[in-house]
Amino acid sequence: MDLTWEYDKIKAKKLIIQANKDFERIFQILDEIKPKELNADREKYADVFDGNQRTVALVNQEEDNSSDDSNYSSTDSDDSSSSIGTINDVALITNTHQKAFVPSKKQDSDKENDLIAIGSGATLIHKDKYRTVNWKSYSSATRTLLLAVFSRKILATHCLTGKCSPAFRNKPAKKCLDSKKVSDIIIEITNKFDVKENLVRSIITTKCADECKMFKMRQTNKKEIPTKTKSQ
Amino acid sequence: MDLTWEYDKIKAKKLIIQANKDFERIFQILDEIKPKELNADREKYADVFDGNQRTVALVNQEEDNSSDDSNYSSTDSDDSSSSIGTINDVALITNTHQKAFVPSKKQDSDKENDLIAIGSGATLIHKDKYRTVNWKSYSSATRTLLLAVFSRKILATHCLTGKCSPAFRNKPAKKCLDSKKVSDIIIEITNKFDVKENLVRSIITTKCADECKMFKMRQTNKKEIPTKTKSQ
DNA sequence: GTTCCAATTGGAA
DNA sequence: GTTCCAATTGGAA
Repeated sequence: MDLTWEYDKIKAKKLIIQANKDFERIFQILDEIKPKELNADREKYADVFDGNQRTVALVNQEEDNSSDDSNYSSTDSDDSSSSIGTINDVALITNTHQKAFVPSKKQDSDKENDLIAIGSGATLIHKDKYRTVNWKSYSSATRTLLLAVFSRKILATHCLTGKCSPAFRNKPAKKCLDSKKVSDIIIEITNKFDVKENLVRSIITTKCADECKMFKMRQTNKKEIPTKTKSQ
Repeated sequence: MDLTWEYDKIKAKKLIIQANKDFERIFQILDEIKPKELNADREKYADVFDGNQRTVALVNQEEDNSSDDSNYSSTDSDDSSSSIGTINDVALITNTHQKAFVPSKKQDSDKENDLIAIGSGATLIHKDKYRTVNWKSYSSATRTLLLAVFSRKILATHCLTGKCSPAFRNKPAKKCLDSKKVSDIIIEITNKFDVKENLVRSIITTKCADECKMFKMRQTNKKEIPTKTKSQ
């Protein structure tokens, strides 16, 4: 019985994640077909919305849809989340709601510096970078978020644990990535995708390794280029 | 308590199914009002969606259930509560349709030697071993199937590719596991779980590495034991 | 230009 | 007693 519930829980999360992806698709399509003159309005609204604009908007819209659509009412879900004893499971599903309550730390600076919170809300990235995230692939999304949160150099010189490889115990260990930021990336990804944390961590490990290779490659190129004429 | 949950579960499922139908309506409308030139993009996305088809299939199946039986809630509660019990759990995460299509090539030999086909049907394992497979975890299930198909020694001395590690190019490569059997294991696992092939392969790689360690450990133990009295 | 693959390792879980 | 973790590597994809 409990097991059944476990599977239903997983399935429910999957479906909800699928729903989120569908919303993303809808937003993409809407953006595509939207008359240009409306984009100005969009910007205005963006200012009005505090904090996690995109996510908040998404959740609100979801609730609006449900209440608009007859039976399917949001009061039902409210009831269930408050009444049921299995809190964790519900929390799992309604994470986005909690996210909406995270105090908005958006800076009121220029538009170009607009930030958006990911994960717990403690980690901020540029809105523009967030927009480029590919929400179809957890691997791609993780890598994009990594580049939004850390510089290439940091990624190249750090790793998940700060420990050296057990297979290369003589090689010096790289430094440890800011674990709070890593955690926020993982939270963001596992909220949006039906993927286990360890797989996200694995992607992060690989990304750091890849950036490390690229970093070294760039450094050797730098050393080699001066032998040729540097002027273009 | 359980009744509350049953009630909420049914309600949640209804909401999700309703949401899916709403999505379809939305997509239809969007397609209608979308400028033609954007359809090319849609085609591109189609590739991405193919990747998610397992999930989609799962959802569709659910919808089929509900439409087949007019009021899906009755089917659901019947299935989960009365007849199948734990088997229903498997049905929840597995794709029962695909499972049904796997040609059963069970041999009609003695009961003790009864074999069961996995994957494409070309690979046979003992029924008893098949029964011990834990269908809750793709990792555990993969490892059990590996031990059912290969001996510990083979696992210890072989690997997926037959190539040596790029990180240890001096070390001799292990032999290559029978790729047909490997393929059947992967097919069996990906039929039963919503997991990508690369993750199953990763588990196989790790299992071989683990068996290799254990094999070496056993060998060193064998060499050490004779110094003590071997009797018992 | 990046991402992904998989073999190896020692120790943690 | 096994499984899992993650750092490293070169090259394939």
